[in-house]
Amino acid sequence: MYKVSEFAALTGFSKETLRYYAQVGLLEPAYTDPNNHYRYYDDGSYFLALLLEKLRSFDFTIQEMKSVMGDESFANLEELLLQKRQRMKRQIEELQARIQELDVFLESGKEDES
Amino acid sequence: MYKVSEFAALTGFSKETLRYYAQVGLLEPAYTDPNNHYRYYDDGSYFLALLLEKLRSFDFTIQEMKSVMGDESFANLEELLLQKRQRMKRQIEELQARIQELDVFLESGKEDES
DNA sequence: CTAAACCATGGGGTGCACCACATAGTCAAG
DNA sequence: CTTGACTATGTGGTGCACCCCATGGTTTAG
Repeated sequence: MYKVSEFAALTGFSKETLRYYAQVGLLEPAYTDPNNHYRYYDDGSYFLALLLEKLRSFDFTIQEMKSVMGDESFANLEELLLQKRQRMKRQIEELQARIQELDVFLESGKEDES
Repeated sequence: MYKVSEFAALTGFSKETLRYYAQVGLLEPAYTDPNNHYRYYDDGSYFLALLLEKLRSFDFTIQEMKSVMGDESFANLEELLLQKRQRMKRQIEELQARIQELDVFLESGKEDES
């Protein structure tokens, strides 16, 4: 059982981030002392934290991470990752479309000059 | 000279947006009555508003739009648009890199199962 | 037992690009 | 001149993902 500062050092998450994640139900402490409300994390929490770091590096939002953490078995992990992949591809397509429009605008500017 | 509501109808910007743009110095009224502080826009403002709508459709941020509106001659308009284009391409590349990492992670998951 | 180190809570603040609302002043039509 | 339509100002709120701080309770080492 680690307390926040230990666990923060262990995972790289700040204490505030850990509190926030507990609040929003993303990463709940393994145990909370009912007397002083101290939050304690264990090795299970550590495993989850590693996954969260991974997801965060992929730019998952909190909501997206929650959907991943939602099914404890992680049976749908691959499916959810693939969905995220799809959303990212769509983002790329939108950016490309906007670049296209920008190019059209740039072209029209050149014609006006000639 | 148009007052806000007129100009809002004309441009499609809401009154609040116009007030906001005036505040941040993005689109200042052509004239402001010193007595009642009423903001008046003219046809020059209208031209600028058209450009702003265009830029907004390209997902320019306020800061980026300000840099465009900064040089009144628009001598560097094309240059600034090209810079934005570059930033968008970089965004795409970042997304693609993240997709790559995601794919690596997905692959490693498959290996573990076998 | 005491002092330093730790902890939780609540609240405010960040940046972005606005929206909404209450209040109060002002203008324009009849 | 009155009334309804318009206006400005200030303030607060939105969503995201946190950070920071003051306050006060708790734990732990010596």
